[in-house]
Amino acid sequence: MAELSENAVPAATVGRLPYYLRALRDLADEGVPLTSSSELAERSGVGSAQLRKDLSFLGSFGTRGVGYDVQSLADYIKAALGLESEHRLAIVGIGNLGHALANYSGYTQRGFQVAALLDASPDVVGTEVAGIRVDDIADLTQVITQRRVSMVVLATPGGVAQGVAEQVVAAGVREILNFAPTALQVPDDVVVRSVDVGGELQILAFHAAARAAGAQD
Amino acid sequence: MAELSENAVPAATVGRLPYYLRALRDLADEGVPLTSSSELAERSGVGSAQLRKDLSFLGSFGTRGVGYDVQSLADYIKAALGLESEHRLAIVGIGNLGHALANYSGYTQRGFQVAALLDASPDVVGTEVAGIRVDDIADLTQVITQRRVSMVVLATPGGVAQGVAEQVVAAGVREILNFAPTALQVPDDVVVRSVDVGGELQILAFHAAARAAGAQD
DNA sequence: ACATGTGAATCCTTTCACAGCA
DNA sequence: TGCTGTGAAAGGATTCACATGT
Repeated sequence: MAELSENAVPAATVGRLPYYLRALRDLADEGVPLTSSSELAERSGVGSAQLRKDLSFLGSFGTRGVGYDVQSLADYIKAALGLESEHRLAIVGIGNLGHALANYSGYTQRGFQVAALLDASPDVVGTEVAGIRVDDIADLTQVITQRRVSMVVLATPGGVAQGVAEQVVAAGVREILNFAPTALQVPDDVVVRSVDVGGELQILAFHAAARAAGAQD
Repeated sequence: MAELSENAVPAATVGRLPYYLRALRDLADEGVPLTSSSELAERSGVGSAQLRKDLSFLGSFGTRGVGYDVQSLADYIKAALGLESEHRLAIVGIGNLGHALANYSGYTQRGFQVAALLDASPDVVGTEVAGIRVDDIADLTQVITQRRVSMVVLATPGGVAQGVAEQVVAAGVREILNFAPTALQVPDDVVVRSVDVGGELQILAFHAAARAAGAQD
């Protein structure tokens, strides 16, 4: 691994870039050509100093006294996120959630392409979901290789998630989005992002309880 | 505000408590009565020092030289998260994702109860999803009040999310789980957690691009 | 005059390392 | 001996405040 100037972007900043991109897209849709750190920050739900600091890690895109060009800033952020090249993904586990994710329309317009759907159940394999045939998970390695899948969305039951993840990694995938309620054990060079609906609700419950305890006083 | 011993729990710690709880449930299912900070940390995907530090904000539950009792630690964490009392939630927006969330089985076993489903489309209102009748979003305030809903899951299209959030807040809800790709503007005392699938994929794309840039060197 | 870009200060989080106790 | 619980140190992230450039 070589040290790169681009690699100096902090993780917390990377996590916010999608918000900025979304806000910029909205502004573009509204026909706004120019924006400011405070307007963009407001729409992204962060502070303006934070936004400027975040952008400073990518470079210097604004004009002092004026602001940012909406379109060109969006292009810079897209480039920083690696959204120039197409990313081909497979969804594994076509249950309720897998269905919903397959039908999610936000992929293609943003450089993501659903290249494969995989499931273990004979009832589902062979059917079409969102215009794509569901393949048997037994053929996982082959499908991933042949269709040049580089990212996998895991929507399987928790019990089998670790095993599937191992196959997926063995097939060469290095980016996984995990919806299963399991802490996946993967090699260091594999990036896993987990979305846990149950966990999010529990965090909200904590705040509800804290509020109740405070109000009692 | 009175005794803040509970309120001193850092946000980062709260965010990890659900992982610990999940790992403890797994251990209990396997019939393991006793565990250690390193075993529990391993299963939760964190470091053992971090786990011990996190638990120290809640109290002191282990036995030095021995470890933690699986069942009683789980009970303590549940209590800290406010999972003793039932939380009644409404899902707003019964599209692909709303369907999937309504059918998600992880709620009831964890103290959450789906008390209402709401949608705007005449095609959906009146149908049954997951055994619950879908009500008209026009009746939102009434439904929330009558069914004592305290949390809302927003699964609407982005365009209407802000408007719905405002109604939901006006109806007295203070905890929102937002799946719409929008930064909701809400009063300070309302807690919003956002899940953004598109954003997660973009973060993965960033790592893929960083890897590609590094390998080239 | 005005908004960006950025060092410096502050705050929060993680990690370390060991004292304390079964 | 072995593992917890916790001060202290280290490392990140956020916020401040202003110099900088248009």
